[in-house]
Amino acid sequence: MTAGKCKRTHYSKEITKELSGEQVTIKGWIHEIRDLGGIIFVLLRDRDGILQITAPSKKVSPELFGEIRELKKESVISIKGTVKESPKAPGGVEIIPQEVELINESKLPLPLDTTEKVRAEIDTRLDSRFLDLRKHNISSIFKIKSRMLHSVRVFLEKNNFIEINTPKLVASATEGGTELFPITYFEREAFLGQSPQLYKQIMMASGFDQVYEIAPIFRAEEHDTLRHLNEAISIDLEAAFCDHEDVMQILEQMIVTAVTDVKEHCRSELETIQVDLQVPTAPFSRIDYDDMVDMVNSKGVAMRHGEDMSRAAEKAMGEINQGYYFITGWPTDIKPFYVMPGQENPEKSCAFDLMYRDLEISSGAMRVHQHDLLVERIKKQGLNPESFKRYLAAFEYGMPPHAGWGVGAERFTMCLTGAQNIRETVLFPRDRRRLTP
RNA sequence: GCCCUGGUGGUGUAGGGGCUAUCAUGCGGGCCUGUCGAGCCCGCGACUCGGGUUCAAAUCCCGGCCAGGGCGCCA
Repeated sequence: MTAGKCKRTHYSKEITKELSGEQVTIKGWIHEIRDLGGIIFVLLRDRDGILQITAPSKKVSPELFGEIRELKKESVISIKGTVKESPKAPGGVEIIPQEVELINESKLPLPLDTTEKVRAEIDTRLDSRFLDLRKHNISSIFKIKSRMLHSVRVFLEKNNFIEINTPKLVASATEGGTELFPITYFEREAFLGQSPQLYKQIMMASGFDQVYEIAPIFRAEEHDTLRHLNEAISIDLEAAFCDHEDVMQILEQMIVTAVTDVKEHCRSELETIQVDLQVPTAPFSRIDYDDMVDMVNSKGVAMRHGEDMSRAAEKAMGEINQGYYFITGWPTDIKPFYVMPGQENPEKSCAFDLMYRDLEISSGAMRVHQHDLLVERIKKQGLNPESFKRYLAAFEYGMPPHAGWGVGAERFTMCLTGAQNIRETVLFPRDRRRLTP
């Protein structure tokens, strides 16, 4: 087995009619073979596209013709040949082969149909994800996700945010709220991090006053829906000397920038998945929690003031609001201890959610920066301040006011790609049942 | 964790007490020099597992496992 005798000279999408007459070497997988007897068409697929190799029996040697006839679907091959302009070929160009090298054969039959004549279920697809990803409509989602993360980084760097890395192995299970995955840390119990929240706040006391982190978060909830994962990527941000309104502006600008950038740089991917991406305009509308409750009730969905949103409430809001919008002024009681209560009315907090239709893609807030108030809030939520000793220490030696948020990278990818199942936006998703591959 | 639905060739499906188990795709073989969802001919390949009812179970009943959908949970 070899990596192929000749070096690749072009990817499939680089083969245009301007190259007519030139000799090229392309490498990839056999998407399909159509053997018509006296002429064989081989469709070769690589990262970027599919290119037709045309072998007429009268134009190639009998040996080569025989070799081509023996090729099987999804085997890896290298083809050296001449570019030929042809109106009859898909895309107007094809390759007339001179040399074909079978680099590695594929086992048959395939666990799923890469040409999509027969659609496979998501469970079947995830079991053979490497094959599933050979389909361009699937790989497009990940090219878009990659571009989104790239533009998020560029945007945040331009705005003087510093990328940090916080630990994912943590000692405390006392943050409250979500279930954590317990692990063994030498002779002690530890947990996988649910969020970098406490660490990015500690960083506010370090002088790094604008930080972000893009990293996995782990939640041991037994949820089983199309929008939850047990391992996800969170885009987290924290900024000092800022309030919630300041970071909401950063957030909406980042969303607009990322959507614009994806629309511009992922044209062919968006076309492949048939998505007409709409760029939102900032500022996004701000809907007060109390008005949101009224809107939900007006849709015939029961919701009392002071409650968190049910799924039905989210759907009702999704019907009323088509694009991105904020929900602000959340009751302090249903938000975490580190959320700053409102100045005028402490019952209403400085927390916000960013929604896209019926999907929550981010939540954030101005944080409590006063040590004593924070201790009080921890106690009020039924938690023990003693377990937050190392966190609280950062608030005793000059903590500036600060605010921040976290965006679910997969949920944002759903907004960009129209994916209905969050599993579509993760290469190897981890959910209630799936731990492999 | 709760509710609903389902599990049939490699993949996607039809059927729903006794069938040679349907169709498509696939795979193997044959024909074919412009295919592009290629076409035509021949062939191959399956009832989730365990128990029960019955002369007879893929089909009905019970349980397990797995999956799909909805909800809950999600600081």
